[in-house]
Amino acid sequence: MKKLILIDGNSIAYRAFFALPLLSNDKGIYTNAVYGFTTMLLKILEDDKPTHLLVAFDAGKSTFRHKTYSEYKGTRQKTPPELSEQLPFIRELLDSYGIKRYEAKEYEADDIIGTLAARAEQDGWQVKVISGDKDLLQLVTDKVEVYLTRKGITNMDHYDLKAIDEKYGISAEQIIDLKGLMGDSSDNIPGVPGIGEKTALKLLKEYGTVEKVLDSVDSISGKKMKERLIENREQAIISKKLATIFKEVPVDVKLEDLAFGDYDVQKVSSFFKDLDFTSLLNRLPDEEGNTQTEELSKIDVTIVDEIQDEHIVSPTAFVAEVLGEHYHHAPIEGFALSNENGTFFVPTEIAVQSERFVEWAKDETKKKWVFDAKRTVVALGWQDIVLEGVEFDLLIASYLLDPSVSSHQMSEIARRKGLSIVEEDEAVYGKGAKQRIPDEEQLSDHLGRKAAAVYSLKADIEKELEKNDQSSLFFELEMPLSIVLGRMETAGIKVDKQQLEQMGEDLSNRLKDLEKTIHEKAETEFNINSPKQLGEVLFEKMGLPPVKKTKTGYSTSADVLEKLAGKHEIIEHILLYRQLGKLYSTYIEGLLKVVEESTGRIHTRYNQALTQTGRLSSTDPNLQNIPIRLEEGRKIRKAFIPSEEKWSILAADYSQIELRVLAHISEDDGLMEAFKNDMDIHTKTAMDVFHVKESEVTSNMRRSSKAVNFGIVYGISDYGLSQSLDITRKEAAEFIERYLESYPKVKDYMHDVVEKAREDGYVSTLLQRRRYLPELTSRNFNLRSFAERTAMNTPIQGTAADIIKKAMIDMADRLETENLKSRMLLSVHDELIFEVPEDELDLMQKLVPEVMEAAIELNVPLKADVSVGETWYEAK
DNA sequence: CCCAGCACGC
DNA sequence: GACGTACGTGCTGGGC
Repeated sequence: MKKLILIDGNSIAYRAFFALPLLSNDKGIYTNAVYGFTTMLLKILEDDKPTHLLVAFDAGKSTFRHKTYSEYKGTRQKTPPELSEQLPFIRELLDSYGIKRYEAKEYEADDIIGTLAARAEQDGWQVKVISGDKDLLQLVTDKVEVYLTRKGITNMDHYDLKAIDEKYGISAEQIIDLKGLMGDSSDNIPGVPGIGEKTALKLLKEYGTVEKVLDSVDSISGKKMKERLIENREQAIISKKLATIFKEVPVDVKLEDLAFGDYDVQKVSSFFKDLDFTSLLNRLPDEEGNTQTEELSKIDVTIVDEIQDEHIVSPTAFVAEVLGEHYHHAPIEGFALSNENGTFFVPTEIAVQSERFVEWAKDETKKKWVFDAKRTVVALGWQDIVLEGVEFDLLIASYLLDPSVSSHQMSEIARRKGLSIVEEDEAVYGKGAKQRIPDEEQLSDHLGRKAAAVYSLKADIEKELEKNDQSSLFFELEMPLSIVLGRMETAGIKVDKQQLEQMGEDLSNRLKDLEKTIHEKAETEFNINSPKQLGEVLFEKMGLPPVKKTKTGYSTSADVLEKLAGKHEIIEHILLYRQLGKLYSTYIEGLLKVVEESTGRIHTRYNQALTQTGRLSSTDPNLQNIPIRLEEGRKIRKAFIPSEEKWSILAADYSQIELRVLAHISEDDGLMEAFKNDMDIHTKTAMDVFHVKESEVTSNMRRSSKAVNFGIVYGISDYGLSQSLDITRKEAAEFIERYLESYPKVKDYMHDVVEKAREDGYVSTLLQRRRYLPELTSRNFNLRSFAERTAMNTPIQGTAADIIKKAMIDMADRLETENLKSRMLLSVHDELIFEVPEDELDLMQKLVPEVMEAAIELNVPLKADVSVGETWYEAK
């Protein structure tokens, strides 16, 4: 069966251009449209395996349609030059693949495609049409299918006769009638004013075609509609004509000429290299004609029964495999080493008992390259093996190059760099309850591949970091930080289990009482923890007015319940039940579950390669959301205590670090002045926004100002601000505007940072952390606005993250060089927690804020407040 | 096992 | 006008 694919070249290039950020290669040539086009093409070649292929292009401005209607496409914006200049490269791409392309004077790509589709159908071929333009749907028959790009470009919606019927309830031929009635603003096809898609479909389902609708105009109900149809009769007929694809273009190629087959892989490969499409190289067939993605290339792994010098030269890529997320106290399944002498697998017992290996591990002059340094160091640490000299971490490098990548799994990273040698962990070990260790042969192969991948990717990745100006960020900040974090995780924080248990008992009793009260007041027994049941009881049985709905039913969230608080006394009990229930399940039971039996400590894990902004996150347990706002919850902190007698907990937090960063980046005079004089920033904001003296600032003004400052820091929208202040969206928007008028350079910054990000495709922090924001060029308002707010906010939040990370490294250094016994335990975004022996208390109270404030020099001072206590609760 | 709804922190 | 809106983690219920 002959399989012909017809691609609407201009349409796909256009889609690709807007779907991707404005990438360019190192010669300064824009490549996003070419790249997008290429990935789409590769996907078609891989998935569909067409026998024949053609890409049609529009030829110039004037077409036969302009003779019918001179305004045709009159409203269309000029093609951006950044896109036009990429079209020759798309042609070059097609030529190097030996793919036919075609354009014809006076005709559009649609017409060429329509003509060829009709010819091929007549010969009994199967035809697929690829475009971003819905007009093409009129070509669908039982032999011709149309694929329309959806989000991005490799996602496509598939239309056959059935799909069109399901979506529109009309046939493919009626698509032109649909356009005739509703028009098409992008092509400036007028249609009948006042008739949109809904009405047009209704009319067509009843009468069939534009002509029949117009002829039956008398029987159509609605005076207005009748008038419109009569008045615009000619226009409707012209619109239909414009929308009709012309299927008799004198295309002077034969179908057989479109055959797609062998092509010069070298040519395509050098084209990819020229444009910097290195990640696509591995999707080309190798010398034997195999596509590399389908098969892992071979690798030699030697299983060793005794560590020799050749295994542990410097540098060596090193894998210590620990299964699953939890690497504290976890067994090591095996080791792999890869270096200039080859790739080796070492069973765990052999390595840990080898003096040579242990010595090598702790020798910092012997450089190690790893994937996930922290996991490796911590896992070895629990085996009493010290690992020093970790020079390169592929995980962190990948995260810095692009934090948005959804999986920083080694297999994924390697594949993106064109190295298809590592299998998915899940494929090797299985997942969930079915997880298992494979036999030594398979295990050694898998680990060997990992080590080999790290070894061979290191140079490339390092070069990329260098190109992005991220070398210092990587080598001087994130790499040392991973070691510091590993030490903090290993140290853990001591927990007073009895304290937690006592609080748990109190809470549990109160919850039981509350449950009883609530059931009595509701006059029914139900599960209060089930939003579904709670909603039914409140809004159906008890008849309270529903405030908000969710996808699945009534919303029972706290802000909704608070609005109902006056209506029934049951509400306050439910709110309290929720609050205490949260404390009990997440913080009492949750924390007790993760206390390490042998040490009485909690060892959280920080994820250093996750957040889009550069912050850390904390899991198992999350120690970054221990309650503090409400006193009831804050008491949980009483359970966090020093691990040694007579020691203290010391907490130090940055004051307004994000707003100080904003003052620094924007260089706004008002904001800088506020921090140079160490003013209360929310009061100062109220003074500036409301134009009053300090003494005239009311608590309400301060509260609103605080909310705006909060919004600035977290990049919320006018909608978000309106929610938090319970005002209208318009009022919130005005308030934000007043804020920006008060701080003109902040306003400039907000504008400039978005503009620059649109050009570059990404935003950066002070220390060159990056976040790519492809959605800045989205045509979807919501996606675009979100990306714009992100562009404003990420440099602020990310720079704050840079600063505290730097402070952590500096503190760790000082503790070591000054031989202090104090330990750094936790990091909570803008706060550091230590445990401190009595004799270092005075010193540390000075040293910690001093180091934090000096971490990075800004053009406003940094400020850190410090406090100490017997528990985390008292250190406030 | 996965999703939705909710709630905690910065 | 665009209908969904800071970043995370973790709990429960409820469906498969």
